[in-house]
Amino acid sequence: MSSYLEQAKAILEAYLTQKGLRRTEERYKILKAIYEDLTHFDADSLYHHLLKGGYRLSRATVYNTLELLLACGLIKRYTFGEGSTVYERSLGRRQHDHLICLDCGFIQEFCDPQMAYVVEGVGRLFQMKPVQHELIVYAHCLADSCPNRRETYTFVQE
Amino acid sequence: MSSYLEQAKAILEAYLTQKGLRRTEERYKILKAIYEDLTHFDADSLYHHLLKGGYRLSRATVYNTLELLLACGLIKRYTFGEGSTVYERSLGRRQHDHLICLDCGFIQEFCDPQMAYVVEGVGRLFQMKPVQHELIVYAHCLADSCPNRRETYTFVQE
DNA sequence: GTTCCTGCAAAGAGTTTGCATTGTG
DNA sequence: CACAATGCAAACTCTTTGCAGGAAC
Repeated sequence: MSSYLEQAKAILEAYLTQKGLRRTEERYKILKAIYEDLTHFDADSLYHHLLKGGYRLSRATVYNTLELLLACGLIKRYTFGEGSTVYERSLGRRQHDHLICLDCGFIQEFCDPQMAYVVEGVGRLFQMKPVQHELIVYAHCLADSCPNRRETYTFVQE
Repeated sequence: MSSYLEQAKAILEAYLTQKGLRRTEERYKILKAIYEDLTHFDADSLYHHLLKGGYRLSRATVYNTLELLLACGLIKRYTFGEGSTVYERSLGRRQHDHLICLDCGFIQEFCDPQMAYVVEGVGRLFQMKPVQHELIVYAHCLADSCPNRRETYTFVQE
């Protein structure tokens, strides 16, 4: 059984072939970083993560590649809080929603099966076909000393 | 029984008094536009709406005032889709969520009582105190010819 | 060799900030 | 008449774009 990174590579290659696009080192490096090192990240933290790893590339390539990976379904993009954009890998992950700590920015993923009914119900009510939903719950830690460190959205444990 | 605009004015005045801030014409004009003319809007459409109404003011004032109205709870801010910021008035409106047409950008508000249970449940599970949630359902119109016009987010009927 | 992709730097959208001027209290 | 708020323009952040050089096929 192959790793998610290997599966992701296979999907990316299939997509590139189908579209007549090229296998560049940048695309593989970025995919690897996303599938091995990062959970919730933005374009800039991905860019700096690669630089820190000793790999030189430009921001434009990061943005281009994120669009590419979105197009072939290997990552998802969210917008949290005051409009900050956050990406995460999608392979091997079931649909889930996000609980965000207002004190420290900690992101907790969760999955509530009731959401499927809510989404289906609203689609039926308004004669529309839901294709996706995003639920974000903003909350405070109950512990007075919030245990979660305030960091960037990179490297958040699950 | 007074209108929501009048109630909103009263709340704004109380807030200004309490904080030692000033009653400027701009603040009242902006509040009036939000409570009388707009439903879902962004900073720029509010700015242009006021200009079209023959009232001169600067973008900086619009942004400042939106922050002020957020602070006293008279409006809410959301981020939809690719990070577009949308405001709406909050007075006289129950908690609701949004169903967004991917074809035309139409925003339908809805309210599902099940959401309260979902939010409460996730808070209990992770020992956090939820203060707010945002659910956005992205969908397609079932009618082949999407009946909703593609426009800006201003003046969306409810 | 053709075309795609990258890197760079400049442009763009949306928002914020600094500072002089205006106007409320 | 003090100091908060406005207007203006510049700055700022995040993202996109144009173009020349370089790499994949």
